[in-house]
Amino acid sequence: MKNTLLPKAYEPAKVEEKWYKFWEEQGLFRADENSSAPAYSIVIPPPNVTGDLHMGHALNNTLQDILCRYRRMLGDNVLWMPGTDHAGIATQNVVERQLAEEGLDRHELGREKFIERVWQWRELYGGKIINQLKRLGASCDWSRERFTMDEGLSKAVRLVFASLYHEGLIYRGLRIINWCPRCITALANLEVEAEERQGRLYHIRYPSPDGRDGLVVVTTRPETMLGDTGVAVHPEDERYREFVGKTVVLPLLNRELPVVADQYVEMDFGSGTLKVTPAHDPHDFEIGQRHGLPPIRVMDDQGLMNEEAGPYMGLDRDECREKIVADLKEQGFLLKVEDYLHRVGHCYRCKTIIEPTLSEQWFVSVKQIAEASMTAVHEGKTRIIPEMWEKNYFDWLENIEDWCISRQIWWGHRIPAWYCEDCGEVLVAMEDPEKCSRCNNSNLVQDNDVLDTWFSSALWPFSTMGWPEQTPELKTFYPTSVLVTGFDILFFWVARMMMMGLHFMKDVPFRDVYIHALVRDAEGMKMSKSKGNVIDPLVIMDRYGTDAFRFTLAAFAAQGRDIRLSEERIEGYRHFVNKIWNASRFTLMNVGGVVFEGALPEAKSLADRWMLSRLQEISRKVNEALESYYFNDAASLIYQFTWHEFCDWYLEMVKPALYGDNHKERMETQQFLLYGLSSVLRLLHPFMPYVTEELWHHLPNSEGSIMVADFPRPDESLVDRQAEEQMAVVMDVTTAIRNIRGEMNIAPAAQVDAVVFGPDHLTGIVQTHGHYVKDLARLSGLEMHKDGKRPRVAASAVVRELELFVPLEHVLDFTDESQRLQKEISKLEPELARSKKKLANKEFLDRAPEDVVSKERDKFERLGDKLNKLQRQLERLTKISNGG
RNA sequence: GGGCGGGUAGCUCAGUGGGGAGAGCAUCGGCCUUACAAGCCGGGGGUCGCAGGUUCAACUCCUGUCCCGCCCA
Repeated sequence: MKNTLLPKAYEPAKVEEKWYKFWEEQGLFRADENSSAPAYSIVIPPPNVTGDLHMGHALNNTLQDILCRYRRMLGDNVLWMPGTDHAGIATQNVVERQLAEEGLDRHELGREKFIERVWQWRELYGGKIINQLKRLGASCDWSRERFTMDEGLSKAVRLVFASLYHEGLIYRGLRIINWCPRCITALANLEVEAEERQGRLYHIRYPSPDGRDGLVVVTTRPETMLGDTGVAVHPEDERYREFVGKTVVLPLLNRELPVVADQYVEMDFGSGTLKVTPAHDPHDFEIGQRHGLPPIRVMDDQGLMNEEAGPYMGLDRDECREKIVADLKEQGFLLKVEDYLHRVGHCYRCKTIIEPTLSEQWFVSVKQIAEASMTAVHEGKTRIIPEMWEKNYFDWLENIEDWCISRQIWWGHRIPAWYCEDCGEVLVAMEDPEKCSRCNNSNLVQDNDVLDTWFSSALWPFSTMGWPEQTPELKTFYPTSVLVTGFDILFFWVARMMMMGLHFMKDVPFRDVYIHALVRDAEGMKMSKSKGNVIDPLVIMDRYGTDAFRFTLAAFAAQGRDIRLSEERIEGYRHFVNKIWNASRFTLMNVGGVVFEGALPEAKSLADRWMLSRLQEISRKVNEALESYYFNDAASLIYQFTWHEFCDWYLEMVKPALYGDNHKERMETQQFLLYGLSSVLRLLHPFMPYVTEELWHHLPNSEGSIMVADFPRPDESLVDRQAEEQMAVVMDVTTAIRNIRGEMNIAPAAQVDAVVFGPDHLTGIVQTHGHYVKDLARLSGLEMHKDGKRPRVAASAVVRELELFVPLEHVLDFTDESQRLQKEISKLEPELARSKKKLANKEFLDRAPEDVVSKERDKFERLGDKLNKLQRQLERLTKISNGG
C-alpha cells in the first residue's frame, strides 16, 4: 500500500532531482526511430555552449517540454532532439580571455593547441547549460545529444559547403563586409546591430585646386576622409553642375579628388555632396565601381590607422577622429559641427562599433534558395504561428543579400578550400586534397577561415538525425513537427534552416514554426546584464520550485505579446502548486489506500455528474489549446477548473459523503474523487512535471510514471448538461445566501434558515439538491414553496425566478438590508432600460436575427421580473420597519 | 522614411467568426470552518487611447489621429 499521508506543504527541492533521475533511468525520454506510433519531433534551438540558462531559454524550453510531454501522453513517439552549438566567436572569446589571464594569446599557442584548449574548455564547462535544462525538467532524448562540432555534423557541414560550391551557390569575392576590429573577423549583415548614438555632423571644405572655396562635404566619420578618392554630387543638382568632371583637394593629405555625378546622392541631405570612401562604405564602394574611384583601406584589422593614413598612422579610429577634427579646425577647413542622432552598427557579440571594410570573403548566394523558402510558406507546407511573423519572414527573404560565411577565427568548421601555391587553383572537396587537380603539384594551403556558426546551425534539423546518411531517424522524424523559437532568430536561424532543408532534404525542416514572446522585466525592459534587471531562472527555481516557474511562463505565453515577468507573479503560481498539493492531501486522507478495480461506476450524485461533465469540457478545451499553441489558455483553463470548480465546489460538496457512514456512497465518491484528481494531475503534468509525478506516485491506483499516463481526452458520454444546469442553480442559490450572510455580518459558525419561493422546476432542483446548499451555505433549515406568505423579518434576494429569504428575527438591521436591496435594484435598472430601448427599436426587431431578438426578450422579462420581486421585497421591508 | 505589434479594472494581461466586459495580483469587509491563512467566504472597481464611419447592434470591422515598443533602411 502506498503512502497516502502527505506532508503539509510541498517542498520542491526534495523531489525534483529524484524524479528527473527516475525519468532518465526509466528511459522515458527515449524516442524510438523504429516505432510505428505517430511521430512527433522537435529539434531544440541549440543554446550556445558558453551560455547560462536565461529567461529566454527557460520560456523556450518550457514550451517545448509542454508540447513533448503532452504528445507523449497522447501516445505519440516523441523525439525532442537536444544539443548545443559551438558558438564560434563567443566561445573563442571566452577561451581567449582565459588565456589572457595566463598571460597568453592564441597566436603564441598556435592554431592546433588553441583548438585543443577550446575542446578542453568544452569538456569542463560545456555541460553546464545542459544540466540547467535538466533542472527545468526538459524531457529531451539525451542519448541523442548533438554538438555542432561533432564528427557527424561536421561531415554534414563539409558536404553542404562542397555541394553549394560546386553548384556555384558559394563563391569567394571582394566586397565591403562588416568587420569587427575587436573580434578581428568579418560578420554577416545580420550580426550587426544598429544602435542609436549621439554623433556629430562635420561640415568640411574640400577646396578647389586653385585654392578657391571648392565643395563642402558633410560626414559623421571625418577619419574616413583619409580614404576618400572622390566626391559625388547628384546629376540634377544645379548648384554643383560646374564641378562635375573637375577635382577638389582633400585637406590634410592634399590628394586631388575627382567630382562625379551619381544618382545615389541625396540632394537635400547636408550640403548635397558626398565624400566617397570606397574601401569603407558599401554605397561608396558601389559609387567607386561606377566611376572608377579606387578603394583605399586606411585601417588595419584591429581598427588602427595604417600607412595609407600618413601622419595618422598607428592611431585608433577615435583618436584619429579627434586629431583630424583638430587639424581641420586649425587649418580652417572645418566649417561647422552639429549634433546628430544616427544609427551605428555594433558587433552583436562584443558591441564594438563595426568597421565596414573591403575584404575578400566567402559568400552564399541566397536569392535562389530564398525563393523556395518563401514558396514553402506561401503554400502552407510550413505554417508560421502567430501568422503576423510571416510578413517579417517574407520581407527579409525578399530583400535578402548574399550571406558572408567566412570568419577569421579558429574555433569552428574550417573552410574546406585549398589554394594551390603554384597555379592558384582553388580546390573544394570532401576529402582533404593531396594534389592540385590542375597542375598536379602538392603545394596546397588550406583556407585559414572557419564558417559562420549559423552555417552549421542551418543544418540542425537533419544533421542531428545523421544526414548525410539515410538514417531511420530521418525517415521517422523529418520533417520535424514544430520549431519553437523566439522571433529574434527568425532570420538568423529559421529562414536559413528552411533554405538548407529545402535544398538538401527536398522538404521543409518543420511543419509549424511557433514564434514565442520575449521575456522582459516587470517594467517591460529587455533583461540584460548591463541593466542589472536580469531575473535568474535558477534562482527562481530554487526559491519557488520549477513547477511554479514553468506554469507562470506558460500562463503568460500569450501569442504575439511579450512577457513581463516579476517574482510576484511566480509567487502567485506557487500558491497554485500548493493548492494542488493540498487538494491531493485531502483526497488521499479520505481515500486511504483503497485500490479500486474495474471501470468507473455510473455517477449518481449531482456533484459527481457535474464534476465529470465539467472535466470533459475542460479537457476538450485544453487539448484544443495545446494543439494550436495557446499555452496561456490551456494553463488558465486548468487553473480555473482546478481551483474554482474542483476545489472550491466539488471537494466541499463531497465531504459529507466522505465523512458519512453510507459505505456504498462513500466508496463511489472516493472513486470519482480519485478520478477527478488523477485527471487534474494528468492535465497539469506537461506544465508541472515534478509535483504531478510526486503526487501520482501517492495515488492508490496509479502505475508507473505519469509521463506515460493517458492525457485526458473528452468523453462525450460523460457530458451531462442537466447536471451542469442543476448545479448552476445550486451554486447561484448558495452564493446568494452566502452573500446575505456576508453583508449581514452573520458569523460563519451561526446557522440560519432559508426559505425559497418559486416555480416547481427550480424549487424542485433546490429540493432535490438542498443538502448541498444547506451544507455549503451553512443552513439549519431550507424550505421550498411555490408561493405563499413571505417571512416577516428577513433578508432577501432574487435568484433567477426564485425569491430567497433568510429570516433574521431580532438581528436584521433594516437599514442595512434596505440599502442592500436598493443597491441590487439600482444595478438592475440601467440594464433593464437598455434592454427596453433595444426592444422598442423597430430596426432591431426587423433586422437582427430571430434568436438574438428572442434572447433579448427573455432577458427583458427576466430582468423585469427580478426587479419587480426586489422592489416588492423592499416595500415589504419598509412597511415592517415602519411598524406595519 | 517603410513595416509590425500594443494602448481593456490600481498593476499585469485574456477577450481567436460583431449580439449581456473577464482573470490573476492589489484593494475593502468577514473568518484560524479538522486539505490548504501560500487559505476560505463576500464586496467594490472599467465612457475597452481619442475622433469619425459601416451596422438594427462595435472592445471586436473600416478610416483618421495621438502615445508606447520592436524590426528594417
